[in-house]
Amino acid sequence: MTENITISHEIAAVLRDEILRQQFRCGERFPSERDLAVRFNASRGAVREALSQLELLGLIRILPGGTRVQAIDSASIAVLGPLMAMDDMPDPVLVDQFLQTFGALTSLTARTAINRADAKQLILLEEMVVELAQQLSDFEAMQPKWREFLQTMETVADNLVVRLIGNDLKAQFVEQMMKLGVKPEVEKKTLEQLLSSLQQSLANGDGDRAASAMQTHFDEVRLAVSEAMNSELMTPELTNAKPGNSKLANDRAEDLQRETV
Amino acid sequence: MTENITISHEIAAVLRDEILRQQFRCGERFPSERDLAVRFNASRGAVREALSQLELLGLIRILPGGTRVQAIDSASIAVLGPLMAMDDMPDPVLVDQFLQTFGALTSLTARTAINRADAKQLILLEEMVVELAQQLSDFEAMQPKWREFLQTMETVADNLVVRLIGNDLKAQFVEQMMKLGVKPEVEKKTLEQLLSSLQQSLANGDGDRAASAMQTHFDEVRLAVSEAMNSELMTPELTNAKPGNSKLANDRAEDLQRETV
DNA sequence: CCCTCTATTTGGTCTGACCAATTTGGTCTG
DNA sequence: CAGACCAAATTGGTCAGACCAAATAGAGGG
Repeated sequence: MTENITISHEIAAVLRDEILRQQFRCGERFPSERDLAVRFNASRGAVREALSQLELLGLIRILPGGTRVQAIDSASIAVLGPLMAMDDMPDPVLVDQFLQTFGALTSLTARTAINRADAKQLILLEEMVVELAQQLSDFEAMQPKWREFLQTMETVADNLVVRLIGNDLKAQFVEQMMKLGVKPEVEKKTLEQLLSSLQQSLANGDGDRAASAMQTHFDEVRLAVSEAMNSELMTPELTNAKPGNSKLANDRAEDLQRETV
Repeated sequence: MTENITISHEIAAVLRDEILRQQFRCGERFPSERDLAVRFNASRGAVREALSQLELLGLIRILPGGTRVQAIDSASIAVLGPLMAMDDMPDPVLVDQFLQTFGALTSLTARTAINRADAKQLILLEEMVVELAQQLSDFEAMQPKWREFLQTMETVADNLVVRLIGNDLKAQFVEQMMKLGVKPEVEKKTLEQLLSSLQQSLANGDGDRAASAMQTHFDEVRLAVSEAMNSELMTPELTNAKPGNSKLANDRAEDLQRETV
């Protein structure tokens, strides 16, 4: 949010989406800067800024003689958000993959956090878990606490790599899901299990156990989200319910990725 | 590689490093485009392209009235490579975090791959493991096979999110480590264990087991790399053996990240 | 049909200019 | 002296037009 709407950003967004929609074949020539400038009724400078961004996203490759389109597989994570936000209903496959990944990283965070935490931090975390357990029934109220807990764990684990990945992932995904109002219904029993496991892990300083509990929990969430998306999502416009797009994750086995020019 | 050396890229690289080296405090004003143009003896256009990239990296925030520096924590993963490549010896802490993360993702990949693989793919994977086991003693020769194996698993697992993250991570890290010639000495016994676990997992279609084996293995690798870096790395220039820089991952708890302007 | 050599295209960069929004600094007022 | 206020300087956003070097495409010759 607070996005600074700029011509170059707009151009970048449009072109990005076109590429993500596979309107260009990988390796194909991209329109020249001058052409794009005409098309968008903008100056070449603006276009160049846009292309500069697309290049950083790994979507195109700018080189003298002509710009070329790259395979989506070789793009940066930053394209995930747009990829999911493109259609009004994000690809369920992608969402699931997302949750899997997020789960794995959260699991790692939990493990590291518990293994690294000092006595004080352990107590703090434990308190948070207890607090969470008390609000088990109130999903809405629990949400922020849960996030806070995750964030605290992140801080304790203090893994910059995970945090950076988390930034991109969260920024692009969580927001998207929120906007769609997807509320996965996780069974209370499952949550109870998670919290109790966490509590014990914290008590024993058993990071591995916490990791595995977190893992299990995320698998449940994945299931719940999947169901929520399948049912609840027969919302207003289901006009363009393209079943495809999932193929984004499939085809295009190997490409001319490392063609040294 | 095959990088298209451009003024704007150079400028971006220089400024990026300066920001990563904390030469600007978070939130602080960034030099104006015109000033930068003078400093780099370049045109404003070139500078703008550079800034455009830095913005996408999440390092700065361009808005009318002035550009401001952002907290590293809120940057994109793409800064990890530069962050590690800055000093001639990458921060061991960062390397470890990197391996942890990579391990978690690889672990996930293994799990998914085995759970999703069809009969044919299972056989293929198993063959690869067997082949690997036969070359246990030849580290050099094994390396490419190992990579191939991982890549095949990635393909089978078919998780776009992981793949994209992997792109960034590999591109920025593996290369860096290679260049440094860090060769972790993992005990053969450990490798044997991993391979045998993998083999059985493949036979039983037990993804969880494979995941856990992979996890264990990466923990070993982390240890080995850590040792390798501590000893072997008393190479030529140890002039600037700044023990700091690790602090990058520590300080700066919370910042003015969500200041809505 | 292949190779070679131009003419064109394309990216890379610069200069200089104008607008609108923000910042800044000083002035005026209570 | 504090605070509101206004104007000038600064800063980003964008455009137009121009030149260079490298790469491409196409015509022509072998």
